[in-house]
Amino acid sequence: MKKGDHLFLVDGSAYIFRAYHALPPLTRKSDGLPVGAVSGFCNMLWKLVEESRDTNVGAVPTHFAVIFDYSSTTFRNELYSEYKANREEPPEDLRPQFGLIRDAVRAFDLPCIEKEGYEADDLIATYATQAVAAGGDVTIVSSDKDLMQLVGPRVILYDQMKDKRLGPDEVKEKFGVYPEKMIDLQALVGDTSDNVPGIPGIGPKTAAQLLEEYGTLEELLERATEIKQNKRRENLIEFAAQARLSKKLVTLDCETPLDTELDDLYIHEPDGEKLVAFLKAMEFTTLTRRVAATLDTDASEVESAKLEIEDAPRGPDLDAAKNPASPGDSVFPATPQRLAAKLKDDAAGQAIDRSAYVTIRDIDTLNRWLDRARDRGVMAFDTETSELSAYKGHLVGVSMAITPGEAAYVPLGHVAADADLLTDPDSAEALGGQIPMDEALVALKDVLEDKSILKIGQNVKYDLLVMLQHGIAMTPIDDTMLISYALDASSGLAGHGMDELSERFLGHKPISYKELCGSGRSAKPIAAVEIDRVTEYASEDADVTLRIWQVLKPRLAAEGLAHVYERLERPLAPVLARMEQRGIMVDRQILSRLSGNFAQKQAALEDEIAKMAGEEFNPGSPKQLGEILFGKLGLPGGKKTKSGQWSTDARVLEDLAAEGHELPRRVVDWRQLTKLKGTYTDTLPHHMDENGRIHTSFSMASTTTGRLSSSEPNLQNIPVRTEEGRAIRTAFVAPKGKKLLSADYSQIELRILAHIADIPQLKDAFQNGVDIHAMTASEMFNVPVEGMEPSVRRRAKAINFGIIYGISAFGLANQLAIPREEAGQYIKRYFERFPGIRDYMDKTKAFAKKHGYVETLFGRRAHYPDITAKNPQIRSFNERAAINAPIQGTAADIIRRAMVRMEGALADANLSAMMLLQVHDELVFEVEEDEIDETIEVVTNIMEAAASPRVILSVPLEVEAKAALNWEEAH
DNA sequence: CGCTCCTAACC
DNA sequence: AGGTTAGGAGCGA
Repeated sequence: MKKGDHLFLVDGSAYIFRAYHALPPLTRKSDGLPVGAVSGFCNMLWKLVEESRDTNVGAVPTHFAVIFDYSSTTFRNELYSEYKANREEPPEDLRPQFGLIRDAVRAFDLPCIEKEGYEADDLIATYATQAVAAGGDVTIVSSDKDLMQLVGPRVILYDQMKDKRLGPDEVKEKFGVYPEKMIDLQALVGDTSDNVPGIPGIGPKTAAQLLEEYGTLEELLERATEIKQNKRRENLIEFAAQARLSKKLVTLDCETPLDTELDDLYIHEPDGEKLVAFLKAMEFTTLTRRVAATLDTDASEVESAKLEIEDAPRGPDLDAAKNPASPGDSVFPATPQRLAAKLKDDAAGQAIDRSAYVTIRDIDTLNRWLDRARDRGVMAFDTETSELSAYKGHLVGVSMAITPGEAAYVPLGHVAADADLLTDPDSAEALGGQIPMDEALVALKDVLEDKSILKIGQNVKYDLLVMLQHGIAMTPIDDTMLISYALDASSGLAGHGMDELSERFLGHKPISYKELCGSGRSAKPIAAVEIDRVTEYASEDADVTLRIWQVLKPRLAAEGLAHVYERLERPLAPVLARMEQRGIMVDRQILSRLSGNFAQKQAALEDEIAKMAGEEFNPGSPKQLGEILFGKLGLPGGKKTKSGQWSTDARVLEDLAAEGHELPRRVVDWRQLTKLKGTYTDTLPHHMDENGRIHTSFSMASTTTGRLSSSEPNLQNIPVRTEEGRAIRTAFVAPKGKKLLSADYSQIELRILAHIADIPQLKDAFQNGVDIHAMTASEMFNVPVEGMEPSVRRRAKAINFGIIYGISAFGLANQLAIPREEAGQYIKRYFERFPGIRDYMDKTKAFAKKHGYVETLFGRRAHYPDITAKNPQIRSFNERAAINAPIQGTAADIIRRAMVRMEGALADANLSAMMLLQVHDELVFEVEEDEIDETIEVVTNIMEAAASPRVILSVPLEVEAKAALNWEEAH
């Protein structure tokens, strides 16, 4: 080797893994031999050979070698036994390909270098050092950061897949230090994948900054006491030895004894026939053709090479979930519980490697992946959209995972980061290409609607809605969020978001949306984030979803919750997606008129309030209001809030008003108007689409009891109580020719209580259509129902509701504004008249304490682990919640069942009514005027029969339904 | 800018 | 008193 020569060193081992992960492992030869990695490897190598023949591109190699790791143990293991200890065995379908890849290199007529006890990196370091000493230049084909330390004026690193060349300046840009200091930087940072310890709490940024300041690792460690940050200083001192060890581990050996001399790497023209023979044997038709053309070889004249395979190939491995415990495993005999436990352990043990994820930029690759999904019959699927709202968001890309770790992202709607395509034409180029949206959707539709392929999502309603906007109706589906919710709905910290599930069940923290896109002012749309980063984020989401599914799905059957999931959760997702997509029509003019009206009254009240207070202040500030009322004006203050402030809630102000104080009365009125205006009349128009419709988002997994919730906007708390509030409901309308139909269950929770607690008087009353609160009052206070005072009935009503809420004397006293002793008396009498109620409460509490959860009539569980808390406040709270949950939850289950059946029933009756909203015990539909009567009939029947046949209630369910031009009149 | 507190709308 | 979501004030980084 001499001056002007150029050595190419290919990091073969890294190449293999990248090739393996870049291609769907399904790639097999006709005899079933897996050859995906070989194929990828040959393609990359050929591309490199072709490129280096092209004098226009850059360096032309005079010397060339492909270098492999020989074995996993090296001299580094003697220094540190844990080195690379957590490396996983290579996948089984990759193992037989290692030998073939070395054959491939020989077929290319390139030196194939490896040496026992040394890593490929050490050999690369040695050759590179020698080449530079001889005056040559070096290109190392790899993207491994461990090789950065070799970069110098004459040595560059070439990342072929990203087509990037790294010299000293690029290393500095990427890591903040020049290559000379890379070793020190790595020693500080460590490397989790290789088990190089480094120093805790120091990442690449901090390390670069410290090296900038102190020069070298040694200097830094010696002067560690000067560091200001407490934790950082302590760690540098405590883990100094660890950093020195790390340095030895990451330092490459430039003096590896070589079996092949540098000069023997001299390049020569590949032997066309030999290479073509090999490629033909591997059945790489496209590559064979290309190589034959370039090397001027007639492929038809060449016979396939004979190959020796060192390790037997095997068929496609099965999902852990499909291939449960077998004899010999510790989980045998395979109870569902043991299976679930094993799956969890397995999942937690599998590392997640984001660098293995693939970006799919052409239709052929996409089709290969989709074929993989067809082969497996299962895929995890996720969509990325321009906004967080599924209805408004535009598709930016989709990701999928076929098996754990085998995941890819398909960018579809990305834009150049800094978006000025005119002045910066390269930025469009830098995107690297995307499959045209329509073309990709056609391919995706076939799989997403294929009944034989299960699509697993996390919060799949979101993806259903996004795809629905593109005319794709995904089916069948599974949803990890809903599975988790069915298994673990609880009031505590446990949420069902993907990041939480991943940390809980996989022990892995995925990239958060915030990390990807930033937040607040610096947030950028996901479509403008670099595709490589989105690939990691989105593929990881699909990958993690698939892994979570493998852990959680078997638990459903194991824990007896399959019915809840399959009948109450999963089938509701598409129903809700369609409801959200339809939206409800709102009359903008009505809202705007109301806003104006409210504003006038509000202003008038503000004037009065200021006059009465003697000064201007913000009545919207409880703090300021408290100071005025209880400080300046010296009114008697009642309640205090948690933080010790005077309470100024409506109750307190109304009590003051009742004593003749005008100011609090005005503030109550002002507050109401402000609320109606700020939350409804001013805000709802912002949520309207171009057709005047509002699309809420229903959350299926945010309550403990099984109720839905609604947000953005919340359409489950549209005012109804006061006249002014009800006016807002008149703005919810039906389009011309249609009406809104509202159907609501009458007293459903009390009916369920009557059934569950088995209270004869309550059951009779419901069976005979008697006024339930009047009946209760009559029993409690020994007065006839006829001619009963309204206040007596009101008290009984409050008690009935209190019972459902897990009554306490404190709460009832508050509600009725009576002394606690009196409330206690009421409760006592109630229990005497309806002893079954007390039984129910005691039994429910005992059950919850024993099991940690309670159940609805349909088997849905709500968990209350804190019900055994020492703190009586916390314990009592959990007891009340546990008493309420079966009642509220059963009602929620019943309306869910009605909703799941509703669309089919309407279709069977040839009715075009569309279900739009659910408000806990009410369903709202949009109905053609000439179909109203029939629709009421169907809707009422479905709702009233919704508990059957699973649960036969001993009280009838009654539904009131009415249609009108707007929601206020229909209700 | 993001969090907590307070209040209030619904069933 | 059970289950929610939302908006404004106020506070601290």
